[in-house]
Amino acid sequence: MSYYHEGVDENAFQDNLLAWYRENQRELPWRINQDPYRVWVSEVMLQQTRVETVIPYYERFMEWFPTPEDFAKAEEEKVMKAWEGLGYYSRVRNLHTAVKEVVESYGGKVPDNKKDFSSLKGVGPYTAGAVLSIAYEQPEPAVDGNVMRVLSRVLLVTDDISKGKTRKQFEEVIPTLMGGTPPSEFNQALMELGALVCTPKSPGCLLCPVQSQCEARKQGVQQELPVKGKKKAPALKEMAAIIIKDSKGKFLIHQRGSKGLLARLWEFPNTEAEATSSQKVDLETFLKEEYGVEAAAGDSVQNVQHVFSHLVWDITVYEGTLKNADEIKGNCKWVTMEEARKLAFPVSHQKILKTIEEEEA
DNA sequence: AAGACGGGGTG
DNA sequence: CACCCAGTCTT
Repeated sequence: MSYYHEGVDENAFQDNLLAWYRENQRELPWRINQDPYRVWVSEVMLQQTRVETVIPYYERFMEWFPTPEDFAKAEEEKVMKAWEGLGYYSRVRNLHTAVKEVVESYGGKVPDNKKDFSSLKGVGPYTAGAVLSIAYEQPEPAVDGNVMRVLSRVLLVTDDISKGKTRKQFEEVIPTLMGGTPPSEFNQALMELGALVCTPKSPGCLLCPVQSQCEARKQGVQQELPVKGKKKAPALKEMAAIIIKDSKGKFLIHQRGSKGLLARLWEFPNTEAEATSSQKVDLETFLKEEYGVEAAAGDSVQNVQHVFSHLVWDITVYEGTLKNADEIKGNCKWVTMEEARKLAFPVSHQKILKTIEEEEA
């Protein structure tokens, strides 16, 4: 790694950073204490997710599941509902598995050593370092995107931060930079600086407490850092979905499998089908073969465009007429709107749910 | 080492 | 529209 570590005055860096953090840190619900469970939940929610988005989810999660024991015994439906709309749903399935293990194998106490804590589902190098430092005051690095951006500028690191190797190099530099400062404050200060001042587009160098320790600032290249490889464009998937109601006004929904995209979430029956081909016939064949449901696809009533990080769904939604569902199979069920509201749907299918709700109103 | 895995906010 | 966000797991 090419960095100018020897060029940075560590004592001045620590003093300036911590003084700034003590004055400028935000009041956040997971900062009211250092309870390891609360810190852990916040760190998982915050993965790839903005603070403002997380706050309401976090508050509700802590109302529903105040302790590891409460969460461990929760039903899967409620666990998924707690995460509905947050994305990256494997986070909550892994967290549930991990907290159950904490209750069963560690007496409900979150492990305070790296080996045990890191072995839990969904706990990677960042989360391990964050919880051990923030909740247990251990001098572990917690290197996230904010920290890499700040340090790539302060230390003038030009390596690609999307590479795993680069993150490890930053982790090796942290102990020296952290020195004898309180680990919880130091790590959070670095992240807070990245979130509030040392931002991606136009960093607020004039307001920055460590601008005189920043190599990129000295050379005027802060805008060019960090270096990050480009992502490829998401692939397009054309889908057809259908709304089918039975004689009692209940509609048919399906639960996705336990692996892959949107695992364990509920959805309207749908299949990949190019809009140029006959989507209606594809849908009818799919329903009969996969769910044992005979129905006729009628007019299209809605079009849903949904963008994921790696693909785009273009869903044409049809209205269906039920003919026969005596031999229903697959993970399907008929639900009322009230029942559906207790289940977790991906945002793309919440849009379809909304259409039905408006029709019924 | 690269790709899968969500959703929303920003310039 | 492109990029980013308190990353981890699988292949």
